[in-house]
Amino acid sequence: MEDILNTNARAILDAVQSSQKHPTALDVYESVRQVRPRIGLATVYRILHQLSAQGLIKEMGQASDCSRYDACTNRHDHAICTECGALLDIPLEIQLSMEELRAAAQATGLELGSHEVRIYGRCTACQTRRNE
Amino acid sequence: MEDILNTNARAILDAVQSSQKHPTALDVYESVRQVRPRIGLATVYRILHQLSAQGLIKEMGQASDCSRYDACTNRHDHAICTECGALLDIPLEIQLSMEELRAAAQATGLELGSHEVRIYGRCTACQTRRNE
DNA sequence: ATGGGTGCAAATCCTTTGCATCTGC
DNA sequence: GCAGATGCAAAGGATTTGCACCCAT
Repeated sequence: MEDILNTNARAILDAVQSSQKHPTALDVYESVRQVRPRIGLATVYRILHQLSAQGLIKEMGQASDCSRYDACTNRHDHAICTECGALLDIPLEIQLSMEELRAAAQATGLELGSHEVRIYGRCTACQTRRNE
Repeated sequence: MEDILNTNARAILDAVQSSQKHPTALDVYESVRQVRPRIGLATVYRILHQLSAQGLIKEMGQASDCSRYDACTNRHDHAICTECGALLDIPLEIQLSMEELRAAAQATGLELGSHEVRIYGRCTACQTRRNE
């Protein structure tokens, strides 16, 4: 089913999936460029949107300066640095009651799709930096 | 303690607090303009940053196109429309285990500040629109 | 007179769009 | 030859910055 993807799309999906972090469009662009040097940034944006519309990747609203993309489409939570905007996956599961989520969705009229927990604070790097 | 705020800051804080929704910088600008017609957009941005640095309001990463501000500084969760970017407060509390949050923070090295649950899906308006 | 706060305009950054070209069929 | 995909450059929108000015001290 993924054979729908053309060469560029495939390369971009690979780039997002192989990235250790949550790459920005520019990160993806630079990474893909090594494989397809003539690709344009606009194409990267176009294809990132398509992939996320198809659910193959997730676009996460801006935590700091610009959008980041996530290759991991199954549920997981995030830790976000309020100082530098770093975005980290939380490697363990935070329990949520499905009951409550459904109730929350109903209360707001939302047709429940996905959900996540976000924790905010200063990351290790920023803690060090501040204490200098 | 809030007397530190000058007239513009006070007007901006009021604007954010009296807004029913989560206003964008532009929303705030337009609202404040009715009281202080000569204020500039840049000043609004500058003061919004200050207020949020002081913890009097919260700046929430871009859910869709631009940053929104939240006057409610105590913990609450959000419902976000994946189609139009609407951002709604969830009027009920979703339980989270502090244990798990602390563990998550520790696992990522984050100095735990705040946290929120986000649920994503289509809002009522977008559900209607789609079914036309 | 001095310094911080402010308005205005220009600059910046991320993202999208227009359009002519290229590609595979 | 056509339709869709793409590169490039220009446009767009949000936010920031530079700078001269103004006000309160």
